[in-house]
Amino acid sequence: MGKDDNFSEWYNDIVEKANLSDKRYPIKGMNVWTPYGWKIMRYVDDLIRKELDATGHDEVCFPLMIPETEFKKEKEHIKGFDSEVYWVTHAGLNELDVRLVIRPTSETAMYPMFSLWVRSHTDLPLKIYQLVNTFRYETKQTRSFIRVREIHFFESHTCHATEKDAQEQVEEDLVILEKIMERLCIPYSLMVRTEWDKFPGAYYTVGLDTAMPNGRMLQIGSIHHYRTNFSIPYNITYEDTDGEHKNVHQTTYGMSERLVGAMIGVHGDDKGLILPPPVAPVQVVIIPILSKGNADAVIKKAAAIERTLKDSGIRAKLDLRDERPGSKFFDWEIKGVPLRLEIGMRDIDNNVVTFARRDSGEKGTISSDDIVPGVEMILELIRKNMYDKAWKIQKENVVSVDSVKDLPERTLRFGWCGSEECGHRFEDENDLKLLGTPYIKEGFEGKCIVCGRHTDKVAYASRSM
RNA sequence: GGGUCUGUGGGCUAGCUUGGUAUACUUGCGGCUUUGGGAGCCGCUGACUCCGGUUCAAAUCCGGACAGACCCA
Repeated sequence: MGKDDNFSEWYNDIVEKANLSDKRYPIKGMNVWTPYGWKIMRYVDDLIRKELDATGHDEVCFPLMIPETEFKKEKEHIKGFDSEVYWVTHAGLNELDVRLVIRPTSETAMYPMFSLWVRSHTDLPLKIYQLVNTFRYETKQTRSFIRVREIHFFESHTCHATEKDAQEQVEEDLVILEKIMERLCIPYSLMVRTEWDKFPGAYYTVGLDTAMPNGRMLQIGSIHHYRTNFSIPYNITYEDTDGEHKNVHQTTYGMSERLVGAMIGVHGDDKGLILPPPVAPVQVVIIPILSKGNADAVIKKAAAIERTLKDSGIRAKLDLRDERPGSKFFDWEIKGVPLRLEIGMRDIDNNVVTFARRDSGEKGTISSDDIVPGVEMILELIRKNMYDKAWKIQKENVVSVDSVKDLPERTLRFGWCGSEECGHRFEDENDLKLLGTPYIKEGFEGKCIVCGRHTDKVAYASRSM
């Protein structure tokens, strides 16, 4: 099952063994969130809510269905989604005159309403978000959390008076991103997507990519600047201080359950998941080590420690199942619990608890008197270690190349003249996807990897997941 | 988009070539026993993806649907 020699198999195996999702639901790409997986997702969602709320976004919830007439207002957008939307064509026994789209994303649901909501410059900026499921008829191979047909995601949509204000929103989104990612311990790169790969209807798209152990990049989210591309067809205007009516400038931002997929892929090992403490449903598992005659005393002590940790807001769980300790260790390791505490007579006699870290395997003892600060400190060390380690891998995955001979299975960095022709040729001939050009400019002097012309542009590419 | 393969208790699997009685392990449940890295024993529950065809008889052969795995574009 090795993670490094067969990532794909390892991933599926881990998802099943850790019981994150049940793939047996009889529709391709629509899996059941089981309690453990859903708890993780919920903690991720909580983090997202917290950061968006803190930056003045308001949560809303729009209907799932969109009338065909609204859906078709922005031409590029339809072209991009036409082949992958689900349609509702009937209601009861009646065929509908206006068919309904099951949202693949919510621009076309929200923007007719934005047009009503925004009237004055004082209504701006409008910053809203929702956490919902969306549907896309994915024809490629599906995979839990990574390629699904029912997508659980957050989408934030903003309207601004000027392009500059919208650009500042993109910058704010990046700050939000950093705060979320340091909790999830997921590294990422920011790439401005190529013209042919940007979001349908966008002015530009920033793709957020995380390297998987097989060298491929997983897109975990995106930020789009729309300019007035949607506000014109949807007629979203405001009356400015000068009395003129102007179209708003818009942005969107979204990330999905791929964050869970990324956490699995980035952190897991051959023993199972390793969950970042901030989103682990069980942060600390307590295993009592019983033997004849002392069971009562050990259980009593273990329960007291569980109580103390829980009272301090730490998600602790005492495992009292009638299993042998070794068996419990394996179980919780598969499930990725970041910290394990063991309590036996030996520990009680020494007034300590034994701990074992999931990320490093390191073992030691904590004084029973300092159990809360001790556990909090170790959890934070684990989080930090996981984040640092992940960033190191993300950076090491990038290889600079200057010719198309012997391209390694990594993320490639090279010169690109920027022409669509060279871009397509590079993708087609090497079976790679251009991730784009760095959002944060990198100094570069060299030649286009395809045509050889001198260029100061640098591009990245990898095989996609 | 094109192709290859697969579908048997909750999980994994034998049986399919050559049609007739469905196997092991595991999980689950009950009991005994044990506990510092996957203990052991006894008992029990539980399955041939669906629809159609061939046949006296289909898990097995044929067709289709659905679902899954992989490869290529």
